[in-house]
Amino acid sequence: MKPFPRRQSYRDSITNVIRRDLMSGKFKCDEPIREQKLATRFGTSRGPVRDALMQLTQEGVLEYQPNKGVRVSSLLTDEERDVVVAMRLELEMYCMKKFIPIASEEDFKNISVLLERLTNACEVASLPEVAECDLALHRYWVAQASSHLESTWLGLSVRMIMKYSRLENYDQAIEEHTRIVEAVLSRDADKAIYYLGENIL
Amino acid sequence: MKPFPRRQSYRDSITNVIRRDLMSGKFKCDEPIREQKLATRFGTSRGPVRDALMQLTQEGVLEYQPNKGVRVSSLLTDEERDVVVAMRLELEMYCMKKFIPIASEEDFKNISVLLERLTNACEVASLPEVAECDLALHRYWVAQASSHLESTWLGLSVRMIMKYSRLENYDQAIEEHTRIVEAVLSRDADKAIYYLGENIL
DNA sequence: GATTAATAAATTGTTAACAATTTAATTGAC
DNA sequence: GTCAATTAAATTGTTAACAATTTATTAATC
Repeated sequence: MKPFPRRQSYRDSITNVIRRDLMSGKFKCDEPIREQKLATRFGTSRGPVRDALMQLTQEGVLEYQPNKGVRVSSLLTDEERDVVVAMRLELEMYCMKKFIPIASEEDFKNISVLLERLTNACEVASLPEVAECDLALHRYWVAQASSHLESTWLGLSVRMIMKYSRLENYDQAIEEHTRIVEAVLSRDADKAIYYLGENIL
Repeated sequence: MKPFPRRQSYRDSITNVIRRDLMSGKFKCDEPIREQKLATRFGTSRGPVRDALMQLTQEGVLEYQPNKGVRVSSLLTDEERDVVVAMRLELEMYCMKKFIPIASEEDFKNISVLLERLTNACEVASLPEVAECDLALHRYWVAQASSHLESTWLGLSVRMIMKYSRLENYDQAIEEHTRIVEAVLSRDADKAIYYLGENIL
Protein backbone atom coordinates (compact mmCIF):
# COMPACT_ATOMS: atom_id res chain seq x y z
CA MET A 1 0.00 0.00 0.00
CA LYS A 2 1.48 3.26 -1.09
CA PRO A 3 1.56 5.71 1.80
CA PHE A 4 -0.83 8.54 1.16
CA PRO A 5 1.05 11.81 0.83
CA ARG A 6 0.21 14.56 3.29
CA ARG A 7 -2.37 16.72 1.67
CA GLN A 8 -0.66 19.67 3.26
CA SER A 9 2.88 20.19 4.41
CA TYR A 10 3.60 21.03 7.99
CA ARG A 11 4.76 24.43 6.91
CA ASP A 12 1.54 25.24 5.10
CA SER A 13 -0.68 24.08 7.92
CA ILE A 14 0.98 26.48 10.33
CA THR A 15 0.96 29.25 7.76
CA ASN A 16 -2.76 28.85 7.23
CA VAL A 17 -3.59 28.88 10.92
CA ILE A 18 -1.54 31.99 11.56
CA ARG A 19 -3.00 33.69 8.52
CA ARG A 20 -6.49 33.02 9.77
CA ASP A 21 -5.57 34.40 13.17
CA LEU A 22 -4.22 37.51 11.52
CA MET A 23 -7.33 38.00 9.40
CA SER A 24 -9.57 37.67 12.41
CA GLY A 25 -7.48 40.24 14.25
CA LYS A 26 -6.14 37.88 16.88
CA PHE A 27 -2.83 39.72 16.92
CA LYS A 28 -2.66 43.38 17.73
CA CYS A 29 -1.06 45.59 15.11
CA ASP A 30 2.67 46.11 15.59
CA GLU A 31 2.64 43.41 18.23
CA PRO A 32 5.84 41.37 17.92
CA ILE A 33 5.35 37.69 17.16
CA ARG A 34 7.56 35.25 19.00
CA GLU A 35 8.74 32.10 17.33
CA GLN A 36 9.05 29.96 20.44
CA LYS A 37 5.57 30.81 21.59
CA LEU A 38 4.08 29.64 18.32
CA ALA A 39 6.36 26.59 18.22
CA THR A 40 5.06 25.32 21.54
CA ARG A 41 1.52 26.12 20.46
CA PHE A 42 1.87 23.97 17.36
CA GLY A 43 3.98 21.36 19.09
CA THR A 44 6.95 21.72 16.78
CA SER A 45 10.35 23.29 16.85
CA ARG A 46 11.00 26.83 15.69
CA GLY A 47 12.01 25.73 12.20
CA PRO A 48 8.61 25.24 10.59
CA VAL A 49 7.30 28.29 12.43
CA ARG A 50 10.06 30.39 10.95
CA ASP A 51 9.12 29.08 7.54
CA ALA A 52 5.51 30.05 8.07
CA LEU A 53 6.36 33.52 9.35
CA MET A 54 8.66 34.06 6.41
CA GLN A 55 5.96 33.07 3.96
CA LEU A 56 3.48 35.46 5.53
CA THR A 57 6.10 38.18 5.42
CA GLN A 58 6.45 37.63 1.71
CA GLU A 59 2.67 37.83 1.38
CA GLY A 60 2.93 41.23 3.00
CA VAL A 61 0.88 40.38 6.08
CA LEU A 62 3.89 40.47 8.40
CA GLU A 63 6.88 42.75 8.48
CA TYR A 64 10.34 41.44 9.09
CA GLN A 65 13.33 43.15 10.64
CA PRO A 66 16.67 41.35 10.88
CA ASN A 67 17.41 40.10 14.39
CA LYS A 68 14.11 41.48 15.60
CA GLY A 69 11.61 39.09 14.13
CA VAL A 70 8.29 39.88 12.58
CA ARG A 71 5.38 42.13 13.49
CA VAL A 72 1.89 42.45 12.20
CA SER A 73 2.20 44.64 9.16
CA SER A 74 0.75 48.07 9.52
CA LEU A 75 -2.35 48.28 7.44
CA LEU A 76 -2.48 49.62 3.93
CA THR A 77 -3.48 53.21 3.39
CA ASP A 78 -6.79 53.76 1.64
CA GLU A 79 -4.94 54.60 -1.55
CA GLU A 80 -2.80 51.50 -1.36
CA ARG A 81 -5.87 49.41 -0.79
CA ASP A 82 -7.46 50.84 -3.91
CA VAL A 83 -4.42 49.78 -5.91
CA VAL A 84 -4.48 46.32 -4.38
CA VAL A 85 -8.17 45.98 -5.15
CA ALA A 86 -7.59 46.99 -8.76
CA MET A 87 -4.78 44.47 -9.12
CA ARG A 88 -6.77 41.68 -7.56
CA LEU A 89 -9.73 42.43 -9.77
CA GLU A 90 -7.57 42.46 -12.87
CA LEU A 91 -6.15 39.09 -11.90
CA GLU A 92 -9.34 37.43 -10.77
CA MET A 93 -11.36 38.58 -13.75
CA TYR A 94 -8.78 37.04 -16.03
CA CYS A 95 -8.98 33.80 -14.08
CA MET A 96 -12.75 33.74 -14.18
CA LYS A 97 -12.80 34.29 -17.93
CA LYS A 98 -10.27 31.50 -18.32
CA PHE A 99 -12.01 29.18 -15.90
CA ILE A 100 -15.60 29.17 -17.08
CA PRO A 101 -15.03 27.49 -20.45
CA ILE A 102 -12.86 24.73 -18.95
CA ALA A 103 -14.87 24.11 -15.78
CA SER A 104 -16.05 20.54 -15.33
CA GLU A 105 -19.07 19.15 -13.53
CA GLU A 106 -16.69 18.22 -10.74
CA ASP A 107 -15.70 21.87 -10.47
CA PHE A 108 -19.34 22.93 -10.31
CA LYS A 109 -19.94 20.48 -7.50
CA ASN A 110 -16.93 21.74 -5.56
CA ILE A 111 -17.95 25.34 -6.01
CA SER A 112 -21.45 24.61 -4.81
CA VAL A 113 -20.04 23.02 -1.70
CA LEU A 114 -17.80 26.01 -1.06
CA LEU A 115 -20.75 28.37 -1.50
CA GLU A 116 -22.79 26.35 0.95
CA ARG A 117 -20.00 26.49 3.50
CA LEU A 118 -19.80 30.23 3.07
CA THR A 119 -23.54 30.54 3.53
CA ASN A 120 -23.43 28.51 6.71
CA ALA A 121 -20.57 30.58 8.07
CA CYS A 122 -22.53 33.74 7.33
CA GLU A 123 -25.57 32.45 9.14
CA VAL A 124 -23.50 31.66 12.20
CA ALA A 125 -21.94 35.10 11.75
CA SER A 126 -18.47 33.86 12.54
CA LEU A 127 -16.13 36.41 11.02
CA PRO A 128 -12.99 34.27 10.78
CA GLU A 129 -15.00 31.46 9.23
CA VAL A 130 -16.66 33.78 6.76
CA ALA A 131 -13.33 35.26 5.72
CA GLU A 132 -11.84 31.83 5.21
CA CYS A 133 -14.78 30.51 3.20
CA ASP A 134 -14.89 33.66 1.12
CA LEU A 135 -11.24 33.25 0.23
CA ALA A 136 -11.60 29.53 -0.42
CA LEU A 137 -14.39 30.09 -2.90
CA HIS A 138 -12.63 32.78 -4.89
CA ARG A 139 -9.41 30.84 -4.67
CA TYR A 140 -10.98 27.91 -6.41
CA TRP A 141 -11.33 29.45 -9.83
CA VAL A 142 -8.05 31.26 -9.50
CA ALA A 143 -6.21 28.02 -8.79
CA GLN A 144 -7.97 26.21 -11.60
CA ALA A 145 -7.32 28.95 -14.13
CA SER A 146 -3.74 29.80 -13.23
CA SER A 147 -1.79 27.97 -10.56
CA HIS A 148 1.10 30.23 -11.49
CA LEU A 149 -0.65 33.26 -10.13
CA GLU A 150 -2.41 31.70 -7.17
CA SER A 151 0.03 32.87 -4.52
CA THR A 152 0.10 36.36 -5.98
CA TRP A 153 -3.65 36.44 -5.76
CA LEU A 154 -3.63 35.18 -2.19
CA GLY A 155 -1.25 37.87 -1.03
CA LEU A 156 -3.39 40.60 -2.53
CA SER A 157 -6.64 39.19 -1.21
CA VAL A 158 -5.53 38.67 2.36
CA ARG A 159 -4.17 42.17 2.66
CA MET A 160 -7.28 43.57 1.09
CA ILE A 161 -9.45 41.80 3.62
CA MET A 162 -7.25 42.84 6.52
CA LYS A 163 -7.48 46.51 5.66
CA TYR A 164 -11.16 46.47 6.27
CA SER A 165 -13.63 43.87 5.27
CA ARG A 166 -17.10 44.44 3.95
CA LEU A 167 -17.66 40.94 5.20
CA GLU A 168 -19.55 42.18 8.20
CA ASN A 169 -22.68 42.49 6.13
CA TYR A 170 -23.33 38.79 6.02
CA ASP A 171 -26.61 38.82 4.11
CA GLN A 172 -25.06 40.86 1.35
CA ALA A 173 -22.10 38.50 1.19
CA ILE A 174 -24.43 35.55 0.66
CA GLU A 175 -26.34 37.35 -2.06
CA GLU A 176 -23.27 38.51 -3.92
CA HIS A 177 -21.62 35.13 -3.95
CA THR A 178 -24.78 33.30 -4.85
CA ARG A 179 -25.10 35.52 -7.89
CA ILE A 180 -21.51 34.89 -8.90
CA VAL A 181 -21.81 31.15 -8.50
CA GLU A 182 -25.08 31.03 -10.42
CA ALA A 183 -23.40 32.82 -13.29
CA VAL A 184 -20.51 30.38 -13.17
CA LEU A 185 -22.78 27.35 -13.15
CA SER A 186 -24.56 28.63 -16.24
CA ARG A 187 -21.18 29.39 -17.84
CA ASP A 188 -22.09 33.03 -18.28
CA ALA A 189 -18.65 34.62 -18.15
CA ASP A 190 -19.76 38.19 -18.65
CA LYS A 191 -22.28 38.02 -15.86
CA ALA A 192 -19.83 36.28 -13.53
CA ILE A 193 -17.21 38.92 -14.12
CA TYR A 194 -19.73 41.67 -13.60
CA TYR A 195 -20.82 40.35 -10.23
CA LEU A 196 -17.23 39.72 -9.33
CA GLY A 197 -16.53 43.39 -9.86
CA GLU A 198 -19.40 44.27 -7.57
CA ASN A 199 -18.19 41.90 -4.91
CA ILE A 200 -14.54 42.85 -4.87
CA LEU A 201 -14.16 46.41 -3.74
CA MET B 1 31.72 52.10 18.90
CA LYS B 2 28.36 50.72 17.96
CA PRO B 3 28.71 47.78 15.60
CA PHE B 4 27.40 48.68 12.19
CA PRO B 5 24.35 46.56 11.36
CA ARG B 6 24.57 44.37 8.26
CA ARG B 7 22.99 46.30 5.45
CA GLN B 8 21.58 43.02 4.25
CA SER B 9 20.73 39.85 6.04
CA TYR B 10 22.38 36.62 5.09
CA ARG B 11 19.09 35.37 3.84
CA ASP B 12 18.55 38.29 1.50
CA SER B 13 22.05 38.17 0.08
CA ILE B 14 21.58 34.58 -0.99
CA THR B 15 18.09 35.30 -2.28
CA ASN B 16 19.38 38.13 -4.44
CA VAL B 17 22.21 36.11 -5.93
CA ILE B 18 19.95 33.21 -6.80
CA ARG B 19 17.34 35.55 -8.22
CA ARG B 20 19.94 37.12 -10.47
CA ASP B 21 21.07 33.70 -11.61
CA LEU B 22 17.50 32.81 -12.40
CA MET B 23 16.89 36.00 -14.35
CA SER B 24 20.02 35.46 -16.41
CA GLY B 25 18.89 31.92 -17.18
CA LYS B 26 21.68 30.19 -15.28
CA PHE B 27 19.32 27.41 -14.29
CA LYS B 28 17.53 25.37 -16.87
CA CYS B 29 13.76 25.30 -16.65
CA ASP B 30 12.38 22.44 -14.55
CA GLU B 31 15.87 21.67 -13.37
CA PRO B 32 15.75 20.68 -9.69
CA ILE B 33 17.67 22.91 -7.33
CA ARG B 34 19.64 21.20 -4.58
CA GLU B 35 19.98 22.81 -1.21
CA GLN B 36 23.34 21.32 -0.28
CA LYS B 37 24.93 22.37 -3.54
CA LEU B 38 23.94 25.99 -2.96
CA ALA B 39 24.91 25.80 0.69
CA THR B 40 28.48 24.82 -0.11
CA ARG B 41 28.58 27.45 -2.84
CA PHE B 42 27.64 30.17 -0.38
CA GLY B 43 29.67 28.67 2.44
CA THR B 44 26.72 28.28 4.80
CA SER B 45 24.52 25.52 6.05
CA ARG B 46 21.29 24.56 4.35
CA GLY B 47 19.19 26.74 6.65
CA PRO B 48 19.66 30.13 5.02
CA VAL B 49 19.54 28.52 1.60
CA ARG B 50 16.17 27.02 2.41
CA ASP B 51 14.98 30.44 3.49
CA ALA B 52 16.10 31.95 0.21
CA LEU B 53 14.50 29.22 -1.88
CA MET B 54 11.29 29.62 0.03
CA GLN B 55 11.23 33.34 -0.54
CA LEU B 56 11.76 32.89 -4.26
CA THR B 57 9.00 30.30 -4.28
CA GLN B 58 6.66 32.84 -2.78
CA GLU B 59 7.73 35.33 -5.43
CA GLY B 60 6.64 32.76 -7.97
CA VAL B 61 10.06 32.24 -9.55
CA LEU B 62 10.47 28.77 -8.12
CA GLU B 63 7.97 25.98 -7.65
CA TYR B 64 7.93 23.89 -4.51
CA GLN B 65 6.82 20.32 -4.01
CA PRO B 66 6.84 18.77 -0.55
CA ASN B 67 9.74 16.38 -0.03
CA LYS B 68 10.98 17.07 -3.52
CA GLY B 69 12.39 20.55 -3.25
CA VAL B 70 12.07 23.38 -5.73
CA ARG B 71 12.39 23.71 -9.46
CA VAL B 72 12.60 26.66 -11.76
CA SER B 73 9.04 27.69 -12.30
CA SER B 74 7.67 27.08 -15.73
CA LEU B 75 7.27 30.37 -17.49
CA LEU B 76 4.04 32.32 -17.62
CA THR B 77 1.84 31.98 -20.64
CA ASP B 78 1.54 35.02 -22.87
CA GLU B 79 -1.88 35.73 -21.41
CA GLU B 80 -0.64 35.45 -17.85
CA ARG B 81 2.22 37.75 -18.66
CA ASP B 82 -0.22 40.34 -19.98
CA VAL B 83 -2.07 40.24 -16.68
CA VAL B 84 1.15 40.54 -14.71
CA VAL B 85 2.23 43.48 -16.82
CA ALA B 86 -1.08 45.21 -16.25
CA MET B 87 -0.84 44.67 -12.50
CA ARG B 88 2.72 45.88 -12.33
CA LEU B 89 1.86 48.95 -14.35
CA GLU B 90 -1.10 49.73 -12.13
CA LEU B 91 1.12 49.47 -9.08
CA GLU B 92 4.14 51.29 -10.39
CA MET B 93 2.14 54.16 -11.83
CA TYR B 94 0.56 54.70 -8.46
CA CYS B 95 3.99 54.72 -6.84
CA MET B 96 5.38 57.15 -9.37
CA LYS B 97 2.49 59.54 -8.85
CA LYS B 98 2.99 59.29 -5.13
CA PHE B 99 6.75 59.58 -5.29
CA ILE B 100 7.30 62.62 -7.47
CA PRO B 101 5.82 65.22 -5.10
CA ILE B 102 7.74 63.90 -2.10
CA ALA B 103 11.05 63.22 -3.82
CA SER B 104 14.04 64.97 -2.27
CA GLU B 105 17.28 66.15 -3.82
CA GLU B 106 18.87 63.11 -2.24
CA ASP B 107 16.40 60.94 -4.14
CA PHE B 108 17.23 62.67 -7.39
CA LYS B 109 20.91 62.05 -6.81
CA ASN B 110 20.33 58.37 -6.08
CA ILE B 111 18.16 57.95 -9.14
CA SER B 112 20.77 59.58 -11.32
CA VAL B 113 23.37 57.17 -10.02
CA LEU B 114 21.09 54.21 -10.71
CA LEU B 115 20.44 55.46 -14.23
CA GLU B 116 24.16 55.81 -14.84
CA ARG B 117 24.76 52.29 -13.65
CA LEU B 118 22.05 51.04 -15.97
CA THR B 119 23.60 52.94 -18.85
CA ASN B 120 27.01 51.45 -18.15
CA ALA B 121 25.56 47.96 -17.95
CA CYS B 122 23.84 48.50 -21.28
CA GLU B 123 27.04 49.63 -22.93
CA VAL B 124 28.86 46.56 -21.68
CA ALA B 125 25.82 44.59 -22.90
CA SER B 126 25.80 42.35 -19.85
CA LEU B 127 22.30 40.97 -19.63
CA PRO B 128 22.27 40.00 -15.93
CA GLU B 129 23.73 43.39 -15.02
CA VAL B 130 21.19 45.21 -17.15
CA ALA B 131 18.30 43.29 -15.65
CA GLU B 132 19.52 44.02 -12.15
CA CYS B 133 20.07 47.73 -12.76
CA ASP B 134 16.72 48.03 -14.49
CA LEU B 135 14.98 46.52 -11.49
CA ALA B 136 17.00 48.59 -9.03
CA LEU B 137 16.00 51.82 -10.72
CA HIS B 138 12.30 51.07 -10.87
CA ARG B 139 12.43 49.65 -7.40
CA TYR B 140 13.68 52.93 -6.04
CA TRP B 141 10.50 54.90 -6.50
CA VAL B 142 8.35 51.96 -5.59
CA ALA B 143 10.14 51.55 -2.29
CA GLN B 144 10.02 55.27 -1.55
CA ALA B 145 6.33 55.54 -2.36
CA SER B 146 5.07 52.39 -0.73
CA SER B 147 7.31 50.04 1.21
CA HIS B 148 4.15 48.03 1.87
CA LEU B 149 3.87 47.03 -1.75
CA GLU B 150 7.54 46.70 -2.59
CA SER B 151 7.72 42.92 -2.37
CA THR B 152 4.50 42.54 -4.35
CA TRP B 153 6.04 44.69 -7.03
CA LEU B 154 9.27 42.72 -7.01
CA GLY B 155 7.49 39.42 -7.53
CA LEU B 156 5.56 40.75 -10.51
CA SER B 157 8.58 42.40 -12.07
CA VAL B 158 10.94 39.47 -11.83
CA ARG B 159 8.46 37.08 -13.39
CA MET B 160 7.67 39.56 -16.10
CA ILE B 161 11.35 39.86 -16.97
CA MET B 162 11.87 36.11 -16.88
CA LYS B 163 9.08 35.44 -19.35
CA TYR B 164 10.88 37.34 -22.02
CA SER B 165 12.76 40.53 -21.65
CA ARG B 166 12.83 43.39 -24.08
CA LEU B 167 16.08 44.20 -22.36
CA GLU B 168 18.07 42.87 -25.25
CA ASN B 169 17.64 46.10 -27.11
CA TYR B 170 20.11 47.99 -24.98
CA ASP B 171 20.03 51.32 -26.79
CA GLN B 172 16.28 51.46 -26.46
CA ALA B 173 16.51 50.63 -22.77
CA ILE B 174 18.86 53.55 -22.21
CA GLU B 175 16.60 55.93 -24.09
CA GLU B 176 13.44 54.86 -22.33
CA HIS B 177 14.90 55.13 -18.88
CA THR B 178 16.61 58.40 -19.57
CA ARG B 179 13.26 59.84 -20.57
CA ILE B 180 11.61 58.54 -17.43
CA VAL B 181 14.33 59.87 -15.16
CA GLU B 182 14.31 63.26 -16.85
CA ALA B 183 10.59 63.51 -16.23
CA VAL B 184 11.10 62.55 -12.60
CA LEU B 185 13.86 65.10 -12.09
CA SER B 186 11.61 67.84 -13.44
CA ARG B 187 8.75 66.55 -11.26
CA ASP B 188 6.55 66.02 -14.29
CA ALA B 189 4.34 63.20 -13.05
CA ASP B 190 2.21 62.88 -16.16
CA LYS B 191 5.18 62.60 -18.43
CA ALA B 192 6.94 60.14 -16.13
CA ILE B 193 3.89 57.93 -16.00
CA TYR B 194 3.49 58.10 -19.74
CA TYR B 195 7.05 56.96 -20.40
CA LEU B 196 6.69 54.33 -17.72
CA GLY B 197 3.78 52.89 -19.64
CA GLU B 198 5.90 52.75 -22.77
CA ASN B 199 8.75 51.08 -20.94
CA ILE B 200 6.79 48.44 -19.12
CA LEU B 201 5.21 46.06 -21.56
C1' DG C 1 15.44 -9.14 -21.46
C1' DA C 2 11.55 -7.03 -18.89
C1' DT C 3 9.23 -6.33 -14.64
C1' DT C 4 8.83 -6.26 -9.92
C1' DA C 5 10.81 -6.29 -5.22
C1' DA C 6 14.43 -5.19 -2.11
C1' DT C 7 18.20 -2.44 -1.01
C1' DA C 8 21.17 1.57 -1.00
C1' DA C 9 21.96 6.40 -1.85
C1' DA C 10 20.57 10.99 -2.07
C1' DT C 11 17.54 14.60 -0.67
C1' DT C 12 14.40 17.06 2.03
C1' DG C 13 12.09 17.75 6.82
C1' DT C 14 12.74 18.46 11.65
C1' DT C 15 14.97 19.09 15.79
C1' DA C 16 18.00 20.70 19.47
C1' DA C 17 22.11 23.00 20.66
C1' DC C 18 24.95 26.85 20.20
C1' DA C 19 26.29 31.74 18.54
C1' DA C 20 25.07 36.45 17.80
C1' DT C 21 22.11 40.10 18.58
C1' DT C 22 18.72 42.67 20.79
C1' DT C 23 16.05 43.91 24.76
C1' DA C 24 15.36 44.28 29.67
C1' DA C 25 17.16 44.73 34.30
C1' DT C 26 20.68 46.08 37.46
C1' DT C 27 24.16 48.75 39.18
C1' DG C 28 26.83 52.83 40.07
C1' DA C 29 28.07 57.66 39.77
C1' DC C 30 26.61 62.19 40.03
C1' DG D 1 16.02 60.57 41.33
C1' DT D 2 18.33 60.53 36.54
C1' DC D 3 21.25 59.05 33.39
C1' DA D 4 24.78 56.09 31.73
C1' DA D 5 27.26 51.85 31.75
C1' DT D 6 27.17 47.02 32.88
C1' DT D 7 25.20 42.82 33.36
C1' DA D 8 21.56 39.45 32.63
C1' DA D 9 17.71 37.62 30.04
C1' DA D 10 15.24 36.87 26.01
C1' DT D 11 15.12 36.40 21.13
C1' DT D 12 16.67 35.58 16.64
C1' DG D 13 20.39 33.45 13.43
C1' DT D 14 23.04 29.47 12.24
C1' DT D 15 24.66 25.01 12.37
C1' DA D 16 25.04 19.99 12.48
C1' DA D 17 22.89 15.75 13.44
C1' DC D 18 19.11 12.85 12.86
C1' DA D 19 14.43 11.31 10.84
C1' DA D 20 11.46 10.74 6.96
C1' DT D 21 10.87 10.63 2.23
C1' DT D 22 12.09 10.19 -2.40
C1' DT D 23 15.03 8.59 -6.03
C1' DA D 24 18.44 5.48 -7.92
C1' DT D 25 20.55 1.03 -7.90
C1' DT D 26 20.71 -3.76 -7.46
C1' DA D 27 18.73 -8.31 -7.11
C1' DA D 28 15.37 -11.68 -8.08
C1' DT D 29 11.69 -13.73 -10.61
C1' DC D 30 9.44 -14.90 -14.56
